[in-house]
Amino acid sequence: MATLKDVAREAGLSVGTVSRVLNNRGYISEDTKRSVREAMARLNYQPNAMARSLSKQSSSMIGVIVPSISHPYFAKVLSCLESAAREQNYQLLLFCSQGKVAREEEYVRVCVSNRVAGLILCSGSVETGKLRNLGFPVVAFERFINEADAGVECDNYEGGAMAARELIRAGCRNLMCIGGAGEVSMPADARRVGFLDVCRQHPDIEVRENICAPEHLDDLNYFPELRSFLDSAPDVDGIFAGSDVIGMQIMAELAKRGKRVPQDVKIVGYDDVNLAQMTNPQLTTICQPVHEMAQECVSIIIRAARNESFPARTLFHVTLERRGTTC
Amino acid sequence: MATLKDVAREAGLSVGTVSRVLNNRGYISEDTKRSVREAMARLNYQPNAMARSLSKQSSSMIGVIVPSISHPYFAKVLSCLESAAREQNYQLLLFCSQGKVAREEEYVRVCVSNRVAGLILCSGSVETGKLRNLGFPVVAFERFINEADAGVECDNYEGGAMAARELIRAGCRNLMCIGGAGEVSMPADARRVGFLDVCRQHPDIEVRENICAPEHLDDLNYFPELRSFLDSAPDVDGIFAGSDVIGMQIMAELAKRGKRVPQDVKIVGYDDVNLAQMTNPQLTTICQPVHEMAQECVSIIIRAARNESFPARTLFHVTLERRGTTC
DNA sequence: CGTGACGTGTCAACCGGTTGACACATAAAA
DNA sequence: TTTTATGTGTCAACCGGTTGACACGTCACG
Repeated sequence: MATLKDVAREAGLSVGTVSRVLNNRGYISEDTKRSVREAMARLNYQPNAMARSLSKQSSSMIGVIVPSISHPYFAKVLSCLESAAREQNYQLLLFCSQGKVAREEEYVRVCVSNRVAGLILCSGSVETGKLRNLGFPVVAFERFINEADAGVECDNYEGGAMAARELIRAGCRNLMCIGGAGEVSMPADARRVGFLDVCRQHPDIEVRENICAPEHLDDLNYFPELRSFLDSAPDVDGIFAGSDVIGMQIMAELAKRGKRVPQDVKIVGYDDVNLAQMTNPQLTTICQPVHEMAQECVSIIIRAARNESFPARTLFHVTLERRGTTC
Repeated sequence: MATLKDVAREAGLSVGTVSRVLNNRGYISEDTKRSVREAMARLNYQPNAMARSLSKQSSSMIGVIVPSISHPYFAKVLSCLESAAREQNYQLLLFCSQGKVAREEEYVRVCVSNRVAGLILCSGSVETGKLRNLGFPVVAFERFINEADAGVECDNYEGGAMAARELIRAGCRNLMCIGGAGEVSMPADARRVGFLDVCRQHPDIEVRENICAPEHLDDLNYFPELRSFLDSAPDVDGIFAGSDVIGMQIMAELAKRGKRVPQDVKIVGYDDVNLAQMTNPQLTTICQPVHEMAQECVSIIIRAARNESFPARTLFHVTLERRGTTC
């Protein structure tokens, strides 16, 4: 593996000059720049990022902790984070906590060890000061984390409210809200509140609420719970699902029971993941601007690295994607 | 951020001794070990992984390049790779190429820069010697890559054959094989060959084959193509889909056409991703032992780092998961 | 009493870069 | 003519660790 020294020798220059070319410091003639570039090409030189980070005291890696990778929502989030990071020449160090606090703490330590530029937490129950004074900013993605340096969220209350309005608009009178995993004290909990608030404004609307166990964020099998929810309310005609995965499983379960969607039951999901368009009918859902949210996370980390100020909390709007399950 | 020096001062020992404790070298008394550990705890010390990698000339990061993160198959692969890496105290550096060769090459350069311990390629069209002499092993995951140092694959031929046998067993006579994206010269192409070989052994079986465009690996919208495939063969009664995503979209399209699954048309998918169990009926599919494959990839990289030998090619068995679409 | 196995310390070199100080050119501008 | 901007080189220190050489103890064992 070629080093700076090799490049300098090859180009007939000093190490200092070559480093100047690489970092664009001081005065360098075009001729010199060219001969350095040619030497680098001949030797197939790639600067050692670790050595550079070490001496610059800053790295271009961003740690990301998600509770699950194969959950379509987090896959979507990761995908957007990767592209946002890439645009800024940052890399992603990926960790999956499976919702286990011990793992999260372990991963936070690994991030500290690797002196990442920042940490994006999409999973989070780490507590008791373990996120303070890490040497880099911690950004909470769709989570409430007191100790985080910044939070990037969506207007979940409005999302829930939109879902309620959509179901009511479509003629539903007997609603059910099925919360996603571990929503209590999470931003997603606001969805439920927004949904119920709108329902209460309509005296002729009946509404039930149910919440699924948090472990399903990982195993993605909501069926047993959904069956009991549906059993408990055979007359329901509109369902707000806390995620598209839940929405999709409701559709499968309703089909098995001979109920037609949207004629007998209408459904609104949440997240607008790709599978929302793979069902028949396609799933109406609330869409977060995940791409912009991801860019904001990366931007916050970069600003922090430059000692610039950044917002403590950023709230994005959500939108309704009206599809076949509410038409 | 505390350094080794700080720990040494805090413990009243020399830097050398502390380093010995950390690396378990030479003679160290239990008393010393304890006082070092206590000092580290007091200072909340985390060794600088970059400095360590730099001087040890080896890192604990593994680069992974996938064509798409939100494709359920790659999300599953990533999930397994993350857990396999974690078991061995390695970290994942995540890259998404979107099938673009330029990006793959860029990412390979970034991996070289970061002196990763190894690179796992789930995406791959990089060519012309760009993968040779990188300084670390390149492992191809379900890809044919000549320049890779190792390949980890599944018996795709057998997978295709199993799918054909399953459809025939279930009584289908008019089969169709719909290949996933960019299968030509990829291991997944063998699925098609295995499927067709079995079909040809049955003179009473009719079979058509179709292949989807490779860009759909990223956008996941196979509908337009699927519609034309189905239009071209209204009498088809058994379909082998190159992936569960394709299988699921076929189910949605058939439902729209009033065809019943499995009564009118039976379907076998591929990959056994989580959504295969979210449809109604659930999707029969061919399952790869992705977890074992991921562990093998990581194991190869670790063996290479230790200068141990490793297999150039590892082939895993696949299994049939019989579910509702073929019953 | 000599000889190892222990246990610890000092010191310096090294990994591959970055950075600042300083020297020494040459050429153009004041 | 002096000043200033430009271009390049040398040198050393530093980032935060690892590692080997070597010294100097204290034991226990033969």
